[in-house]
Amino acid sequence: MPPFDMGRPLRMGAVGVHPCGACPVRSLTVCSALEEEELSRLADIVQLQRLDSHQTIFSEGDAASSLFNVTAGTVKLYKLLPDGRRQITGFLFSGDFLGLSVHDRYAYSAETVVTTSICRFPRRQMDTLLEEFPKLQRRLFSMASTELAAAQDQMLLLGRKTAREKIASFLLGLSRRAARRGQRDNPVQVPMSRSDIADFLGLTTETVSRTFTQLKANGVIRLLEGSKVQILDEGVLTDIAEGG
Amino acid sequence: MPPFDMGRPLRMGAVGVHPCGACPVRSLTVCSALEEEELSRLADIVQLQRLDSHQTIFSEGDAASSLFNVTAGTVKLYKLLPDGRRQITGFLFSGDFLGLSVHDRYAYSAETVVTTSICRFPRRQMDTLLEEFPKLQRRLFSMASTELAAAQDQMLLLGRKTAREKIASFLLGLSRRAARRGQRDNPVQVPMSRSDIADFLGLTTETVSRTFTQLKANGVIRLLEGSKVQILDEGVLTDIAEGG
DNA sequence: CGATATCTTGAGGAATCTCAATACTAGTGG
DNA sequence: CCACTAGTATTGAGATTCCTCAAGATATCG
Repeated sequence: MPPFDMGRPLRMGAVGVHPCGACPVRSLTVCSALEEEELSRLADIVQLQRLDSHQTIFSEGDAASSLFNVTAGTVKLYKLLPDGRRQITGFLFSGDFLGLSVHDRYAYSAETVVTTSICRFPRRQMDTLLEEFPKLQRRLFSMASTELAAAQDQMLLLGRKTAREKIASFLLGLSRRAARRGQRDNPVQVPMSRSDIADFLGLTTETVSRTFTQLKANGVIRLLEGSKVQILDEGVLTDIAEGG
Repeated sequence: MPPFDMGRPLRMGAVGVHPCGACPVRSLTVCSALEEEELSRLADIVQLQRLDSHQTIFSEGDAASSLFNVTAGTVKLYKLLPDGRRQITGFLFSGDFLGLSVHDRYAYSAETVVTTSICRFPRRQMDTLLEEFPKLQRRLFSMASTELAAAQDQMLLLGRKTAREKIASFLLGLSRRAARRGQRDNPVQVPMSRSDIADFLGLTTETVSRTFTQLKANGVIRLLEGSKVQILDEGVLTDIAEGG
């Protein structure tokens, strides 16, 4: 069954005013590269989609038929080992894109964490626009470079940081990204489960939980209602994250 | 004989052949995107360099003034924590490029592992060529995408694989990349130290050494002279790498 | 308000790390 | 050509972090 059964795609180009022009997260996305006029070309091929939480967007190995932009919500990307061990390679929020592929196959699976809105760009048509608008191509390249840098940070975290340092880095990362999106950075929303956090940081849920408790006991953070975390001492948290 | 005599760019007008035209690893590199004519434009800005082993190419935080292509040898990329803990984020061989940056700073350090030849492209001039040759831009993007996929594989390895699985994956990866370069894939050259391998796999040198010994005892590999490793049973090694 | 999933806490165990000693290798100078 | 040195690799023993298994607490959702 196709992964897109759950939402109803709206083709927006047909409607008078295209949605991209009014997109609240445009400046964060790949679309920020384009002017009003070019933007309408994107709008012609985009499909907006609203997905419930825990819905698969695509799976590792699927034919990479689309690129996506997250406009609201949270998405996780992950890879699996044959025995079920899972590594979450990234969490995506509004403004982030996904769907880059090698050899026309997705190299990872993508799933919503909470109710999420995405823009879907069919790959073939997107390729045409990329040729037509070098600015778009450069913007995509720039975002891929940023992602690559983030991946290298995450390798440092996975290979060399302790559980405590991992959790501290994770919380700071969430907080900083929220700030960049213009969202509240403290207390910071932590929409994903302990199990997702564990699979992102190379830990178990139990260790994640214990480490949160420990940081709480140390007066560095507070766990609030609605899966929010308040950072009580950002300096200390930063020191912890860096191994201080 | 090394592919090029190093020191300064060769003039191509005089002989009618520029160094890029004769580059033995061109098909592997970013340069494969270009035709003879365009290639000469690249050749105009390239500087060839030959470096001894354990030489720094650039350091994390340096102004990102150049892009590089490895044409021979081995390079390691790494990040450090303030207390000296190190994560090697990748090893590069002939054909691989390095030097992508975010905010005009290198996000990692680069150092030769053995005697190595590189092509250096000043960033400003490279940017001009990228605008002029969209093919080059696309090729760079494609290579960055491939690198991103490799980074995700490495995250899975770092976060979720055992020491044994890590070493098996590492050896298979080296072997496959050697094959892609048209080099001998079995026995495979392992030019980096145990300590480098450890910092790449998120282990200690002792654990790397013990795991090699263990795989040897199991009859899966043999350690040969000249830092080569013979894979005796690729099927078994693959199974181990995947957690089988 | 009860059912179910998620989260937290506890106790014991295992993989890997740390510290230490020994063996090997490659390069250097006699 | 060999002996010496310095670096690198291997092996060993004990420590430690994190994991596994298990139970209880809390939150979420119909």
